[in-house]
Amino acid sequence: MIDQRLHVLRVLVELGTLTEVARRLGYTPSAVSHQLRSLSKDLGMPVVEQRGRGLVITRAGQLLLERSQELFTRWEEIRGELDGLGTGTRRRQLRLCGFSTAAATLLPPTAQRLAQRYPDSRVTIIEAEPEECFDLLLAEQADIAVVVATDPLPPRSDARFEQSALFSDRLDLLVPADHRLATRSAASLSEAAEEAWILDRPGSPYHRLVRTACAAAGFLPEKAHQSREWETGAALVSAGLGVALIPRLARLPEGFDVARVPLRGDPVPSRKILTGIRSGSAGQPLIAEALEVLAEVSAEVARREI
Amino acid sequence: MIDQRLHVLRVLVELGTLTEVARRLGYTPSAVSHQLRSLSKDLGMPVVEQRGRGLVITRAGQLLLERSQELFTRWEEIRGELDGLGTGTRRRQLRLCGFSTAAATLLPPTAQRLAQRYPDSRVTIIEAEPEECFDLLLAEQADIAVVVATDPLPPRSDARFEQSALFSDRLDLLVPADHRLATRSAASLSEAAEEAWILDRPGSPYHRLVRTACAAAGFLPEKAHQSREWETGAALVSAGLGVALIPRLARLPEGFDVARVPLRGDPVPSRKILTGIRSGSAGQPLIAEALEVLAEVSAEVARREI
DNA sequence: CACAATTGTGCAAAAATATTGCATGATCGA
DNA sequence: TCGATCATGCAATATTTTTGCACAATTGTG
Repeated sequence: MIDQRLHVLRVLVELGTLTEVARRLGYTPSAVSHQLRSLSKDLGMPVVEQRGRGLVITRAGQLLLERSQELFTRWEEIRGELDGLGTGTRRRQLRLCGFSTAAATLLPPTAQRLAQRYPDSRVTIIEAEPEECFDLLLAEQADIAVVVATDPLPPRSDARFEQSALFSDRLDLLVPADHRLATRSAASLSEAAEEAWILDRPGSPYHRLVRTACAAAGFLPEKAHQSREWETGAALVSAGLGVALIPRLARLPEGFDVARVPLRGDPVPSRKILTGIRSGSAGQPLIAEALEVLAEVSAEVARREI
Repeated sequence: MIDQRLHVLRVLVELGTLTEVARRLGYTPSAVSHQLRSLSKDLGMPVVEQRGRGLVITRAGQLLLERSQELFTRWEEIRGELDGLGTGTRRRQLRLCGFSTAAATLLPPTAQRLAQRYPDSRVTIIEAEPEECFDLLLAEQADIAVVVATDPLPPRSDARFEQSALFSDRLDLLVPADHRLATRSAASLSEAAEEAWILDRPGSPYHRLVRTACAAAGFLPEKAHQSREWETGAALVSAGLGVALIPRLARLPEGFDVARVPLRGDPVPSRKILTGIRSGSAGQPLIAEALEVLAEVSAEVARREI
């Protein structure tokens, strides 16, 4: 309902290059270029200008975007009120996106339950990197994002989104099956201070998360190996090459000689899972319902996994 | 920037019939019909329904319009901020509309002065009935309306418009040149209580205005004749058939044997002239400037005419 | 320092949308 | 009952948007 070209400009600022916008929005670069020009023409002032081989938003474009954020938000709200009216067909399509673990653990039961309650709704799951999740929200290719709080995300105050805590995913210590801590029903993170550690790649969000958790427990983990996937990490641990921290939500394949040891501490080492939506869209019945179901599912999963 | 179809719906509510909307907006009825249908389809619920041979807005449509009024307002404000930025071409077209007297007296000097200050601006004057003026604002075919307060206007609280008092147009008593009051420098309205009165047609805004003024002076005017145009009224008065009340702003052709007698009283009999703009548009430099110039011109005219 | 990769633009052609013209059905008022 | 008014539907048409290249500018790499 808000001019499509404003939306394009918004995504441009998010993604940086016109080509990327075209890719994401399913247009050709020419089309995006033309839209921006046409917007500039209508406003009587350029909204972007060429800088090097890229585009840079002008002061006017920035002002336009800042001010029109409210338009986007209000429209989502109106959309919700309209749907809430009950008359006619409410939105029936819902697209959930989340990082891999969420997409595997939280999202399928949510989709299933929603499909039961609203047989005519079509729930889609999109697996995407946490950063990309917000791009997807903005590009209106997803309606709800489930992400890990530690990632480089838009700040909570970003007016384009509403973020809220979903639940806290506790971290377990993953040790070889014959490790001295393997049979313990719980351990403190500091007990593993002297171990060789298997971490994610330096600079990655999970790497930072683990280092932060260790720092809180009073030590710096000695990095022995790097792994990106839980499975690789488990294999390394299984081979006796070190220990690792693994979120409880992450399921491991069978057949590794490893033990998960729950951690205690205050606060308990954990990663925070958030939901994100476009500002204003919380009023749309299907989205509101989905957020509730997500919370239910999260609570159940958390209970089951303890 | 706000969806064109929302605008069409808005004008439909104002004008009542689809055909009228088409006429006003310069479309064919088919096009308007199609737009409304397409809007309904996108929202998943009908915004209008057929009732008799006309269209009636649905509950959903009403809600939509109420809520989206803020979108229209905000957009006008943003538009103004953008223009105020100075970069690029600001709005250069300005359309003033007003009822006949205003269009003849106030608007031309305003247009002239604006054209001097902003040589690249194109100022257009549209003469229209006061009621129609607001339709023109809504249909974005005029930017500023100058109307008489007494007419059946949208209430001051109508969120679609911002109205503000421009000035007070004093009413003079028009009497034959040989009338006992003709040479008086001022008179009280009650002194004409026993005269035969020349009024506008019953039910017309000006008829009501005059009756109200007389009522405030403590009498009911005895209606002798009816005239719609000032010129006709002056001719009747000139012929000795009665007296009339005429706004000072209204210029009369030469050659009538009549005298204008200023009225005193508390309050002085007068009609209030208002300006109206679309909500939010006050921030647009050209509109703001035009409102100022209008006030200047009004003040000068008022001073000159006293 | 040349070269390959990447980025945005421009323009004619193609595709998608919006609009018209006219025929039709429904309703209202005389 | 008839004529006037109103909205709709559909095929034809006009308009707008999008694509498909070819091209120019910039970056950074080997």
